[in-house]
Amino acid sequence: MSAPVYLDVALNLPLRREFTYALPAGLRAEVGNRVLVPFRGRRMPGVVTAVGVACTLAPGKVRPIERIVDAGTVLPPALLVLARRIAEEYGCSLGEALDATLPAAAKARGERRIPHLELAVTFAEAERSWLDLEEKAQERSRVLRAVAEFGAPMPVLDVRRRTGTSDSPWQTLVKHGLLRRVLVAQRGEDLALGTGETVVRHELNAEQLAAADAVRAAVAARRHEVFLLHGVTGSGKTEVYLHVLEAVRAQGRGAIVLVPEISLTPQTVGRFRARFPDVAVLHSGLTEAQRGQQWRQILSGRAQVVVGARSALFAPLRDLGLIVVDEEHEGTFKQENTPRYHAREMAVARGEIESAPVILGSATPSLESYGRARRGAYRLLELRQRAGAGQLPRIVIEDLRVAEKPDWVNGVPISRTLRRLMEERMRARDQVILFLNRRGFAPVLICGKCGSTLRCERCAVTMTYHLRRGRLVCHYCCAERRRPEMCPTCSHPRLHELGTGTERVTEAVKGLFPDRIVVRMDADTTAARGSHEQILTAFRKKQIDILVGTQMLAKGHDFPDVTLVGVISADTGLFVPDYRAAERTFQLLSQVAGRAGRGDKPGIVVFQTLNPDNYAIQAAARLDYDAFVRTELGFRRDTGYPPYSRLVRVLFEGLALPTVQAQSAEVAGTLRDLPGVVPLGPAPAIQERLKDRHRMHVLVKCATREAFLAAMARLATVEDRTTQTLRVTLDVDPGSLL
DNA sequence: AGCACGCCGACT
DNA sequence: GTCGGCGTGCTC
Repeated sequence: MSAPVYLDVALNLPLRREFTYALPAGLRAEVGNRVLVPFRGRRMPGVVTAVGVACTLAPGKVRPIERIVDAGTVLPPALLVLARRIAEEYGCSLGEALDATLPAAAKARGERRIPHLELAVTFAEAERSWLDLEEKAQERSRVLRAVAEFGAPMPVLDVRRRTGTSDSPWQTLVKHGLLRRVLVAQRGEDLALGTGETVVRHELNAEQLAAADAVRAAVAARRHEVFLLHGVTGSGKTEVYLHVLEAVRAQGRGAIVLVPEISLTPQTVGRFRARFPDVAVLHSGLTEAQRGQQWRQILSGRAQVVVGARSALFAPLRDLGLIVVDEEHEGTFKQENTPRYHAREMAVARGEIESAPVILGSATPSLESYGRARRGAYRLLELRQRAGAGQLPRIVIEDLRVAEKPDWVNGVPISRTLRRLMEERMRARDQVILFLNRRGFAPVLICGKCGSTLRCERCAVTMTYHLRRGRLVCHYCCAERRRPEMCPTCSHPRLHELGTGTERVTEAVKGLFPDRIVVRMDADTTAARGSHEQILTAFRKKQIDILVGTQMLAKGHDFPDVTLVGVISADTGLFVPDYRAAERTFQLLSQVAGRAGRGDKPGIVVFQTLNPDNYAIQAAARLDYDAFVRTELGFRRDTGYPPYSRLVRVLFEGLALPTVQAQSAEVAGTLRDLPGVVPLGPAPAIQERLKDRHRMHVLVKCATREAFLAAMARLATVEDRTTQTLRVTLDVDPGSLL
């Protein structure tokens, strides 16, 4: 009879330590095994992090593990190291970090069935009910309407997100027999290769070849090195990835290609599948069974190239030869809930752990990556020429400050230049995209007499006027109210619509071109299932002449007959109090500009602005990344923002302002004596009140790695300050300061 | 996180 | 007198 063996097990709980369990005689366990353990009277999944540890617990306290799950599919050691790194870097528990690295199938058993809501009555009856509920039960009314308009069973999570409500409104609706809760098996969309996809292997031009050679040398040497591939739109970055991947595959090694969720289309995947037979795809549309299957395929070595969004970073490849992060500047690589890791940063970490080179590719690299390239930590590879025949668009800046009366069309600034170009395009039967990153008709209703604005009662923001609905909507909490007849403050009858949203632009353009098809594409017109694709398809088929939309049409799609893109206001977002406002504006404008003239016809882009001299707008108009980055880096250096520091945000949210103030002040105080650490605030968050909750944050600038680690040590337990009345969140390298 | 324990305020 | 909101502590 030998001495009992003890294991350390990490659990997916916000507890920053592991728990010791006994291994029952006859069972064998190794580090990386997934196990089920008894915990507080319930069974919990966990991961073995150490075997053969000493047990210092009272003998009666330690319990045996229940069983080993899925033996044979052990988490590779590199991923355990990566999880440790995430826990340390982002201040979460090891168990939480490990949870992100595992496919859902390994955690739960069986096919997942997702709760959906569908109408239990006819659409007409539902409509009657939601109108009836509008006054007395606003949230229920919104929920009912959202489900009815979706036109199919709608996932409960989406219902909640779209309506900004909790569970109780829909539960009541179910109780009253208006909605039905149904379980729908998660549909596994297969991102199979699009049929008829012709795949040409392009020869590389000199620049591409130089870039590919540099990375291939690192691949051959099994050397970790980070390459920042800066290539203008159309310069053929993907072709470079593909050529390097060939070298990786020729060595019999595997690779991960991370793309933003939005780019993960059949076309994208098709490009990789056509060149490599063993591509696995990991994305959120897979069922858990499918994801588990992909995971095992990768683990067994049958799939060696993994293409996917954020979580594909954790693909359990045996011999990793390369990681590619495409569109590395995209904010969606930052996970917005625990573990709040940045996939780009952790891709670099994984490359380091596994001695694999990493390519970060972008037309507009993040300042963080570019800063490191400048410091020599990353190697900069530039593609300055367009690879194919496509030409760069011509970009004009229209100064709205000189715009006089005739340039305003029903309250929408449409300069003479833009109007003339639109008329030309309409005559030539070309298509036009108008871009404005703001939904609704007007963001503000203001009283013509006392100047007060209509604000959301629960959030510290103005409510946006939506014309079609005749209602005011809070864009943060989704609350709605009817447009009042008169000013609620002074009873003056005239309320002015201030500012412009996509709805107002659409109305104005319809007025200008009454015989043309003008369609709006934003979150409001794409609520119904499939409507997003419907609009894009109709546009591609030229059933739409002018498409007016938000951000959602800035990315990816190629429309060969679009020869004019007008940005109604390039200034939206330029002056939000976020240190990245200029960077975001530059990236967005660059991306929007890329929508024009993708075919063989030359394109024109018009940026309308009240700030024609602003460096971000100027640089975007000249397609001059270098100029932008030079100026922006100067500002960042002067103010000590990233990449010249590391930012940590501690957010405090609660109903009682004094508690929020006191707690945030106390936390800021604990950081004041650390060298290289500058706690800013506490200050009200940009959204200082949301759903009645007061929000304050402390932004911590950390000048060095040492300062960052010291600050994180102090902040290790801040989230434990969370109570029922106060929520505290720690966010390292925050993606947004809202 | 989730659950028990135990503390004070306001109700049948 | 109790019910219950809410802070505190603990989990192998």
